[in-house]
Amino acid sequence: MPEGAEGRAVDVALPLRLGRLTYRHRGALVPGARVVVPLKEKEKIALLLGEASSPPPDLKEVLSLLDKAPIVPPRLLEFLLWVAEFHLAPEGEVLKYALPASLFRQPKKKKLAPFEGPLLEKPPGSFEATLFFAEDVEERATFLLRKVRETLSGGEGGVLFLVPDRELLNFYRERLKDLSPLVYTGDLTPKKREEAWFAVLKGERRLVLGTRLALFLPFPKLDLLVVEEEEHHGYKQEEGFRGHFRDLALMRAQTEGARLFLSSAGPAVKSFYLAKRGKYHLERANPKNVPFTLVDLRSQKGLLSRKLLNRLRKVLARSKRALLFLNRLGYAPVLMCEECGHLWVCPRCQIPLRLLKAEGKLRCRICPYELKASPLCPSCGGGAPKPLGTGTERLAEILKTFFPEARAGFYGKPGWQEADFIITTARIPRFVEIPGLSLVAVVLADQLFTQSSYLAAERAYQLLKRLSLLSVRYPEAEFLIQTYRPSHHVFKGLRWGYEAFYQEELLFRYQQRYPPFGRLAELILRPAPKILEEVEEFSENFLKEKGLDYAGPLVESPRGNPRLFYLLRASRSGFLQGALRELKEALLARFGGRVRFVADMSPE
DNA sequence: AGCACGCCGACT
DNA sequence: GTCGGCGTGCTC
Repeated sequence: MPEGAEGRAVDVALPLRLGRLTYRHRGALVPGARVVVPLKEKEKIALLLGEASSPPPDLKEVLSLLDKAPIVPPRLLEFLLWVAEFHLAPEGEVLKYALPASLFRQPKKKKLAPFEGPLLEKPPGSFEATLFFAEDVEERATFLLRKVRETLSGGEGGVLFLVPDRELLNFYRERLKDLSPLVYTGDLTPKKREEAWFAVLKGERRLVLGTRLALFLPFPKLDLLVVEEEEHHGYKQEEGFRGHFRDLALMRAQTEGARLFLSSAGPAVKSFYLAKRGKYHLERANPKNVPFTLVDLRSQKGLLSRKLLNRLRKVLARSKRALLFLNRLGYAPVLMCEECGHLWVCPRCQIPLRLLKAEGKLRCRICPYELKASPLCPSCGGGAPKPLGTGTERLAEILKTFFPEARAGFYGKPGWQEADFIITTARIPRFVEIPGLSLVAVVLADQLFTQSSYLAAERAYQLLKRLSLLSVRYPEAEFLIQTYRPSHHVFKGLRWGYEAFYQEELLFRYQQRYPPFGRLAELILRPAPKILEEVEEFSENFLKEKGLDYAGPLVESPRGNPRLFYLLRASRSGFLQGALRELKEALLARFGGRVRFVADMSPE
């Protein structure tokens, strides 16, 4: 609609799980500025996106234009809209996550402060991406900090340094102290987030250290974007729109014309592949291969091999300490009746309940369901429930039988710092100090390979690598791994270097058509309970007709609210995108708002 | 976000 | 019987 006495039709978005809405607007067209609009008899603050492409009739009017200049610069707005489109998410959903909530709230007493501008946005620089691969975090820090300093002193644009978690944030906060970075994380108060937003927008702060949502800050110009530990799953967002911020960072760097550094201790196979294919420059520090002892459990009985028992004996004899890694909580993952074969399962999720002996409970590992452990079988009334498999709790019990004099503790639980044997799951910090550590033992590596994600091997490699590097920090420490599959390529990687692992893993990905050779998407549908069967039939028909390769649906119904999960696979990403978009529209046409549609374009 | 509608547990 | 809990559907 052209501008005239009636004004023009414009699209706006509110920070809600809601797509764009269209209004009539007589004022100036300032995309990225806030406007006040009527919504259901109330006044709301929204973000002006731009002119509407196909305006419906009977529009309400924009009440006023709030800001003189955009609070979201044009390139950032373009990026945000792309993020929404890419994830098949409503614009408002992305907005809600990206911008401080306080920017859309009417202050209680005083009048709302408009942003006066001016808009400082500068022309983009030239995009360039590098994968920097160094096992040692100190080595990465040195390299990355040099890049940060060079960029800050060499240009006028901003530097954004992303970390995946709190621990690494603290590490880099310390290293960057003299450059006094703006620290931006999800747990800042809305007011603090707003202050930070404007400080960046006005060019007052050029260096930001933050977690993933800092990726949306409004730099007038961005020169350098660092994604430290790009392989870390902390970059994967699982609520709201589902996205991978490593991949989003690539897109942001492209739209901003920034230099991107993906920094890694053991790259995601996908990242290394892209680097090998020339999409990124590759900078590889000298590999650090840590010697280790591999124990073949097939020739042993029980979980504690002779070798491990010997080493533990030695640890005790020399008054040293051991870290025992077992990635399984509780006493046993499965409880079964030996008389009738009854299996204790979660009534909601239909998966075996885990036995927590000390608490006297059985608990589901997916949902919060729990059950008091009873000595009798509910099925046959017999008294022979048998725990199958070994968790950390049972490991402590077994250790006690071999070493009655030793103190065993669980990492993070009271008393662990005095323990001779420290038992831990994967949740072990990077920078943990364990004085006197002389053995790091992985009790059962196989659990790492059997996790259902296609990334299982990659994650196993990364975790074992991290443990190996932990062990070298203690000069006398030995690194020992027990497994039933000693020929697994993860061990080749640990012995000969990442590349040895990568070669074989890439072959597996190729054969199974997993990324980087195919694209996966997870589709999550949440129909109203009544129409569950109808929706299931409709979506399956659709997927079949489209010729999509899919698995599912997996149906879960926590508290009677059904969710359908499908895993889709295709060789071309455009095909998946298009099909999902069509399905979304078809579902909307058929069922209206009674089905919620969520697409995860990078499921793990 | 708010506001309205709708279906299952304790009560003046 | 009803009051009201939250789950969910809608907003140009």
